[in-house]
Amino acid sequence: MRAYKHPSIDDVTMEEIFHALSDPVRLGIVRQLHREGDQTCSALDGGRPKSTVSHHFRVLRDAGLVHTRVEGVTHMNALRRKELDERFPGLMTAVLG
Amino acid sequence: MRAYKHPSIDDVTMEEIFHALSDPVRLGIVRQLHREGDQTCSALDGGRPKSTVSHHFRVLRDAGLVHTRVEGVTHMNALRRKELDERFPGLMTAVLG
DNA sequence: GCGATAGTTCGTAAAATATCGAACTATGGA
DNA sequence: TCCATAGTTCGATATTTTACGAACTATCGC
Repeated sequence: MRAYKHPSIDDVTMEEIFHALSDPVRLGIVRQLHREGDQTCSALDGGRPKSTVSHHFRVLRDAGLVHTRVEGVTHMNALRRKELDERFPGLMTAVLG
Repeated sequence: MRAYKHPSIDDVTMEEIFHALSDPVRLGIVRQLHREGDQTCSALDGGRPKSTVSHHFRVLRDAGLVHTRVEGVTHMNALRRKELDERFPGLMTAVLG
């Protein structure tokens, strides 16, 4: 994997965001990213198998919630907070507050 | 059916709300209730079979988003907007805005 | 080049969800 | 009481989602 595909923020839909956040694992990841800032996948796996975690990150990326960048041998994840705030004002504040 | 069971607002979780709203039919129902005010189930069925619509209303009620009251032969649905606003400030505004 | 580490992808099995027809229930009105 | 209307419940099927092991890929350091 050389680079990840992330949807343009304009293509992100609320429906997909809700779907992504309807899973407790993913909601937990998003909240932890908010509280603690950017983190690698393994810092967020909660002891789950890698393939499971990888799946959840894919859903979060596809939904437009998380941006993943490759940093050497690790992959660093960030909430797309600023873009999301512009696209859906107040949503992430309500979700994370 | 004599009366519906609705969860106490304190038992409502964001996770369940997200699950309920992750379906396009249900998100549509919630938005229409917001735009047009209380409505019967059949006014919100969008041509779908009754059993399908009934299922979606059950999910919306169980998630704490919608309150249904019996009015004669029809069942009237209302967004639990005020309660939701107190429980999750800003959430419904973001969802509906 | 050779490990070691971090994650992805694939295949599959299990669980949850959506959809719909058919039968049922409750209410109001003729 | 009988009928029509509004909606629920049941049962079956099809689709989606989750979870996880195994095999694979990419990068770093030696």
